Amino acid sequence: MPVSLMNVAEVAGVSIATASRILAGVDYPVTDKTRQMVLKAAKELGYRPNLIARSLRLEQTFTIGIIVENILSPFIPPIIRGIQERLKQNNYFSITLDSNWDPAIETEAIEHLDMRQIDGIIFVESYLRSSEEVSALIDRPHLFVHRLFNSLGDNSIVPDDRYGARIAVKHLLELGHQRIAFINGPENWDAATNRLAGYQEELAAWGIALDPALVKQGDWQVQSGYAATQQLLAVAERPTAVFAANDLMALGVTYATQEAGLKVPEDIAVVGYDDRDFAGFVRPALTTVQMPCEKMGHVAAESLLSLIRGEIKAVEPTLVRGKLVVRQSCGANSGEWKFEAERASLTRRHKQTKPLPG
Amino acid sequence: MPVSLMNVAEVAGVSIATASRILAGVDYPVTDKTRQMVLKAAKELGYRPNLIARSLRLEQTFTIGIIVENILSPFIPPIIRGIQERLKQNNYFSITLDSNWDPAIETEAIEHLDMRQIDGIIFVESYLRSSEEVSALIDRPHLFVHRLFNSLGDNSIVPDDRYGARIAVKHLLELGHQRIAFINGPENWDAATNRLAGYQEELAAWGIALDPALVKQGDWQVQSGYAATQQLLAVAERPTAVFAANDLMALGVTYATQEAGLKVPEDIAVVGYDDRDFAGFVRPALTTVQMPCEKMGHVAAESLLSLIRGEIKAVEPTLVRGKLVVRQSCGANSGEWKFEAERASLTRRHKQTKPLPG
DNA sequence: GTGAAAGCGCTAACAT
DNA sequence: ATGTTAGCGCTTTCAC
Repeated sequence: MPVSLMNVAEVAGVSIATASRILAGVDYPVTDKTRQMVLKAAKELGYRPNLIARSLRLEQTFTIGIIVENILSPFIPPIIRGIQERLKQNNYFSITLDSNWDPAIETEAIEHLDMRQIDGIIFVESYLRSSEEVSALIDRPHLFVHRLFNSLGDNSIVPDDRYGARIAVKHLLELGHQRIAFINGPENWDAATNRLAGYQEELAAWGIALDPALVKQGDWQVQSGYAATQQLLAVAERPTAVFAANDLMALGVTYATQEAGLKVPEDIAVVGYDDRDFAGFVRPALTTVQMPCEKMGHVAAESLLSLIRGEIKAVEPTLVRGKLVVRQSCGANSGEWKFEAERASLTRRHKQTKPLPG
Repeated sequence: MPVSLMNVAEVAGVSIATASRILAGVDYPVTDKTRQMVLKAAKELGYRPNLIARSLRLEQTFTIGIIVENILSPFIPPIIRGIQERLKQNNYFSITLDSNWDPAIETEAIEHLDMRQIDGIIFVESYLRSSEEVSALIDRPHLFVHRLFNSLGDNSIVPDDRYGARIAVKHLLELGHQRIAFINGPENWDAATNRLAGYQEELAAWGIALDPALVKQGDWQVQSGYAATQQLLAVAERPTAVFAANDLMALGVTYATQEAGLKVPEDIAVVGYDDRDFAGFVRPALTTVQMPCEKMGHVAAESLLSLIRGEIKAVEPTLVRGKLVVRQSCGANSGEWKFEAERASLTRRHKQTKPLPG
């Protein structure tokens, strides 16, 4: 029933070798007449090459594996998309497996991908103990995209959190704020360490002494930003701005501020981190630093392809920067605010209209 | 370099056939001694079967394709996860392609998956014109998960939006509301049609006449819920509750209400639809109807597997129900409110601690 | 109970 | 310029 190369060759009246040479798109001298016949036969028969057979023969699948920490994490889909965009440009494909933050599942995923003969792997946060442990499990090109535990090792792509924190703080300083509080994530996370460093550096660059009373630690969740802010508002000389190490805690800052009868951004300016999807449609809309997910995906895919092609031996540690997205909560925008439309929304695509389903 | 079945057979001192029979897990009479030798050899050599070769031979890949409308759409990852959970239980895997709402890309995706010899396809919203058009492109088992254009055809899994709207309205009625407004999505979307029907049915069931002045149409975005609410607040006998056909518009309802100097839920109760991730951490936290993404994924995967195994000829149209999630905006909960932690957050997994990266 | 060998569909080295 | 054929790694029929 399925059409094979042999069928095409028969119909075209040539050998399967000739048919293959023409249809596989390899540059090989063929008469124009033969080419036409083969192409015609293939088209008529609706020939679709069997990629499984091709892969077995070529010992190359043009497919990479992506192991993600958890597909429900909001950062994962844009990273996947970034990866796939670049893969597509290079006629590569991906198969995504979910480790669910579990090293045992991650190990199984690696083994499965290896059995599938994938050409390489991108880990979007690995929960194995070290890159050596990973190398022991898989003898194919691979690299890491680290968002939270982003110590800058070899073969790793990480966000430039230090830079991100600096531009956030810089923005507040430029708006005239002098007492800028910082609510960080748990200290053993690299992302928290780096964001704190950026905060400190930027203050120092402006000659502003760091007031330890203005630095609090949360757990990345709304509630912790809320609680930290209640403490900050009780500080003798109250901060006029709060930089939260993620958008969730920034929401908490807003709620605590409002509950205290103060206004955001008039009394307290707020800047978050991540640029989560809701940042554009909460009120006040959140000024925040982008987590450059798609960009990291681009870099990861390009680097892995270079690795696969043998153009490079290892990927140099790469820092990827996100921009500051200025909305309402920092006070830089005044006047009426139009809420943003959802990023990935069909209603934004005016070209497309879904016809009646059949 | 890579270990093949031949290597294992050699080391074990048996034929390839015997090694295969033992390692492929087929039930076949073998001496226990031989079995041990083969198993030992495989383990020592670190044998990993080549799934490409196996697939070619078996003409089955134990892999299905998932074509999603857009991986950045917030509903897609949980559907994928639901699908993958069930696949995993059956030793099946998936490869996900993104059509980006484009029928041309979707067609390419189908062709690619066919060439990969996948065993079936799940379409998570198809943008091709009809299921006949899809059938003409692919001769393998397939079915559809429709969220928005969810007319209930054969081989389709859709959310029960009529039911969802009914339980939302019922909840408000039980709280004593009589004038319940409804802000719907654009009328040509099946989801909007069904939610409107549910709204009407539930009101009718309670003997409450439908007041056309209380039914508005938005475009699913925050801004439209905001604008619609401004109109609703100007209605002579103002509604005491608003049911918005999605969470985004429900946010808009809240903003317009607050801007008019009224409070949610005290003056206006609000219920949304979808249970988006932010529903638990906006303030007031949104009472809303779940879009049963994971459940739809489960049903889709199970159904496709039945189709593949030939246990059924076609999937009966299936409606999947979501529950009402009661939070703050409807007024049913009073007192202090703890913000929810993010659903997919590593910080919630206390068992897991990431050791120092290597 | 075990082995030899065919063959899945394809590409490429080697003829011609 | 085209054809013949080996072989990628595996499963399974058929023989013993």
